Amino acid sequence: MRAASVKDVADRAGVSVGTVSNVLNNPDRVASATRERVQAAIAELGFVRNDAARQLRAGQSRTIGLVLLDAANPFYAALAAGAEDEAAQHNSTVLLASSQGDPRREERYIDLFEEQRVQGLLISPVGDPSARLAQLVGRGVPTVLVDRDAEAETYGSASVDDVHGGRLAVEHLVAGGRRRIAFLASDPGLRQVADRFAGARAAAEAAGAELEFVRTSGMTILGGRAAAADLLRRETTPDAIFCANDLLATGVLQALIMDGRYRVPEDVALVGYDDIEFASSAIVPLTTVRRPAEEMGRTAVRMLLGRADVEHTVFKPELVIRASTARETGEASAAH
Amino acid sequence: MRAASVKDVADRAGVSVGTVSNVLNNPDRVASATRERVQAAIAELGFVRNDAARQLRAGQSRTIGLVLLDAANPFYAALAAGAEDEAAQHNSTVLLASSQGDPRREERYIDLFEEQRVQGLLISPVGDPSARLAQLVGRGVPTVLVDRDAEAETYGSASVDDVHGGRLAVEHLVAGGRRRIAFLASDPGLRQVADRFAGARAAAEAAGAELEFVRTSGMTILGGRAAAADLLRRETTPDAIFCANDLLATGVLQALIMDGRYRVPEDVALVGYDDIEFASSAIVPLTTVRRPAEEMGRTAVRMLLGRADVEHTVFKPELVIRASTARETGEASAAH
DNA sequence: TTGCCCCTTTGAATCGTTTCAGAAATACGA
DNA sequence: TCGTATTTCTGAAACGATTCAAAGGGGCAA
Repeated sequence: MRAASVKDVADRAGVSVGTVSNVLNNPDRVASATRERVQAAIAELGFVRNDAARQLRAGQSRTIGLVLLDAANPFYAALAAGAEDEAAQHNSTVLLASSQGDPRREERYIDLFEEQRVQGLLISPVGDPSARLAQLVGRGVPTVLVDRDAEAETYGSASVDDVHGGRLAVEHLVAGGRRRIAFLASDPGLRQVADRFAGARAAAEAAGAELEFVRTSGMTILGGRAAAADLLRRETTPDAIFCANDLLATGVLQALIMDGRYRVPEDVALVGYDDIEFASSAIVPLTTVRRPAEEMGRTAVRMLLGRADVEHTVFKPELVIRASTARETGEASAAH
Repeated sequence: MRAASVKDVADRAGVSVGTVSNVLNNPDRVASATRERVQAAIAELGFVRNDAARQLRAGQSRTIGLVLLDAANPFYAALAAGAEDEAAQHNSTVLLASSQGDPRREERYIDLFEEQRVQGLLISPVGDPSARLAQLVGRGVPTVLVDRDAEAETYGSASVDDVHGGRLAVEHLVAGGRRRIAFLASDPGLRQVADRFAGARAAAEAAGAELEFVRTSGMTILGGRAAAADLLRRETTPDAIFCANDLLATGVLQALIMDGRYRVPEDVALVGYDDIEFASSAIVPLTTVRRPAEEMGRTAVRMLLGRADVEHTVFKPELVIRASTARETGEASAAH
């Protein structure tokens, strides 16, 4: 049995297709008696509007595409939740796609969304915004980069002042008397990493503290754990570790606890980045640089729909101080 | 400027629209010289196929809708990754939507996907499969429940034998000499929870061990931590805790460590469920009941596309033994 | 009764693709 | 050279919604 169409509904209700369409889209233009009759017919036939046909004629969809670097990362998950929420308020819907850091997959999803003529595209690109993306914008698809600032005028963007974030973290550490600081991240070439490190370096230099870039195998818990284990094998260990995200910091914390020789925060202070949900519930609650993930998602959607008047929104990160950098705590220590 | 259509491409290349369509869909039916001419025209005009029109005519899309309970839960994230992968191999694409446990949101997404005439729907429903879902199936939309077995013949399903999983966990605990076991979960009314508990109880009774259902506020780290803190305030504490998922177990572990009086696993053994990525990297690596998240996602997609000949696939969970239930370990203990 | 206005309803045209029956071109054997 | 297969190409019809100019009909004042 073929799915019911407006034509079927119209026949059943004894009206024309135009009227059915109006019941669907402009209910107040239809006399209430007619409207009810049509609605009854819709219910009886189990009519479901064919979105393809609607879109073909209307020329625009009510769907926003969101391509994420990694849907499993709590930060991006939160960002997506914010975007969905905001979109819902504007009667749009967000469809998620996870590129898993794979450029080909990213491209597949961009293609798909463009063919679907989405209202707009939100994307945290794998590498530098690709030619494919520029093309998209050239064809008039509203595009907003999230968690990435756009150099050019090409894209809108909703990002965070990561230089400031890096500075905040290290200023806090030196204010607590720390002098030998390790900065942990995977690839110094990544924009976000580079910015955070630049801010950190500025603060360290201003205070005359040491700052060393320590490379990890990935921005994950395991990466943090492995890098920290290496660090602890040295003769002189840092008295503070600043991680480029909370997953890394979680791994470092685990390595410190397993090692057992150093207390957090007494012997080593630890700062993360993002303030993901798990940061506050770590064994030693993590001091971290908070980025407003949900708000970033919301804003990006608002920009896309043209309700925000700025082309680039840059959020100020803020320092959230917790036990992992406290100066005098017996309780919050992880080892004895 | 209007986006280029097949008509435009056809004019430019000096062929008919039918030929352009063939270049797009049946390239081998077109002479190579012609094909190249058309492809050149496509590139010059920046033609992008309008998916709405294609779908309208073809009647089917190449998109699979996946509605998840909580995209932020690593288990579901992994399941989604598996589904995406499998779909890609069949030239389909998965679009994710997160219901966040909200039935209205779930319904919105079901509506959207039905209007989009998706190839099929994968869903981990919020409550019991709703009337809305039955309707969907009645209209011929292939639907597969994930992480939920389907009683009726209505839906396909890819699930796990949770009774068996519960039994495995408790059998392991009693074999290790544990006698007072607490089972932690949020809502005993949830199917998954009920099954796991039933299996646990069977094993406990067979061994003559005590088993108590302890209710948590939610299936999260915080929920586990709070419930464990309560438990530790009692006079007699359990010598083993079995959690309905790894997030709960992580929370319990944290509470035990902060409390400091009990060692894991010497004084209290701990078992989780799911084997999420973080389980092996917890402070005390977690013994847990592994569910093949990725494989479940893959299988669900395969069933949807009719490549699997079974209507219901039930996976056997397996026990992964790690330090949190070891019998003789000095090293892996969390407190000293 | 007539004329005018406003509220409803109508239905053909339209969006951009795919499909498919048949035309055109080409190849090939006799 | 002719007839027949085979390959390639054509273009109108169809998919199912929305749109919009125009028609229908009721109410009301003159």
